[in-house]
Amino acid sequence: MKELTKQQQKVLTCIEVYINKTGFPPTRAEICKELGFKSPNAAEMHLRALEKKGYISIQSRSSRGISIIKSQLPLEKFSDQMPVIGLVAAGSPTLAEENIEKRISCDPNMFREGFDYFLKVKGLSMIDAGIYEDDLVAIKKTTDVKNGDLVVIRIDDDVTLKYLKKDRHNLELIPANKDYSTIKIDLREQEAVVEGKSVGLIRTH
Amino acid sequence: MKELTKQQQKVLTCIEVYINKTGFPPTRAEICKELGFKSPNAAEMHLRALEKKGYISIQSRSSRGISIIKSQLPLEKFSDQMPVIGLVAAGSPTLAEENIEKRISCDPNMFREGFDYFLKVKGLSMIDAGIYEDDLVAIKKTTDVKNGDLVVIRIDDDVTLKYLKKDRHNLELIPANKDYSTIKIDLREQEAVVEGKSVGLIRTH
DNA sequence: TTATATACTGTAAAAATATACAGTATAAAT
DNA sequence: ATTTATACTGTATATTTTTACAGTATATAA
Repeated sequence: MKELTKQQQKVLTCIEVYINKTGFPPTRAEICKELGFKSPNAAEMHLRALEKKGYISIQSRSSRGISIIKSQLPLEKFSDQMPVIGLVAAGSPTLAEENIEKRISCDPNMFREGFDYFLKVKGLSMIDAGIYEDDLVAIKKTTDVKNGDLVVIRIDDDVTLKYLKKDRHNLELIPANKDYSTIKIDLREQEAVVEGKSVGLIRTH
Repeated sequence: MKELTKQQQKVLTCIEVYINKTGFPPTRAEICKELGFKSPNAAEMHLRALEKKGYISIQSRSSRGISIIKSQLPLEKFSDQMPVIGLVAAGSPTLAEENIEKRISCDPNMFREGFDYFLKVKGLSMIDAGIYEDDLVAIKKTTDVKNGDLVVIRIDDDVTLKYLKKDRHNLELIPANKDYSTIKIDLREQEAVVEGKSVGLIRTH
């Protein structure tokens, strides 16, 4: 499979994004509109090149007759690619690309509730809840949490996964390991943000 | 979502099959050719009905502008539907339909190794391995197991999940809970079949 | 008996689309 | 200095495609 030029890659990605969005491939004119070309022939030439290099096939004289042979996009065919974020001692678990360790293809609805990302567990503070180092905890982004929920909390730039107990001004973050102690936070003195809650867990043996 | 007539179902399936084959939706004329209609209006009318009933959407004045909203085809696109089998005290974990509690759509390759089904855990015998009641353990059917593997073993009609230790004639099935004791089996006296081994786990919180 | 829904045929025209041809511009290779 | 490849603009046209309109036939419900 030959290498693609930068423009050819752009065109291929554009086609795939269009298909993902609409369910059918774009016309030459639509590719032009998307990429700012002013002549349908610009798209046509890139399509021919992509076909010659084996990335697509074109059914001639058919509108939108483009099939993707070799995809540029991370394969979202089987299911969604859910991001895995390392629970590093310092730093917030944002979905920014640089924090994503990898992606796992799975159904976002495989647990009772949907979820937004996996958090890779560091440390043993939740071991008595059956949560081990390197387990992937499925996190749903929400601030709607109840006492007893397993929550992701950010304190300054520290992110932690603990059981929650709260009242008006106080948060207690309770570990599930007798060697660790509960963290108590007075919200009038210290900021703490609920990033989300755990809705499930996966582990690779 | 309203019910489809027989012909509407035919048309919807025809569209989906066409998309699977070519990567783009068919034109009215192509639907007609496929189903033996002689007028493009036959296809058009079915498409309108399918849109009104919410099974497809049609982008007007666009060629092949059909998107599938509700699929007729068994959805093998997004992921496989992996069966969940209850680990009942008695009875073998076969994939026979009557043993399948439900199915979970997920990627069969979401763990390091592929797997064949989920086993729903009963009891607390593996709790110190972080495996709780109602956890779903991903099982790969294999007899190729090593000491220390977490295996599914059938003894007569009893199925159990334990750590394995074996030598020539003896099997030890070791629980991860100090309140349970190791099961020792002399293979010359008693039959025991390795059904598979665990390659991962999922839990819904 | 008369609607009403389903299921088409057949035709036609407007609009969308693919695609050929004639150019221009630029950077890299020979 | 000249070719070669990449990357386009701009125009035109044949073909494909959507889509409207006018009918026909049949079964089912009111």
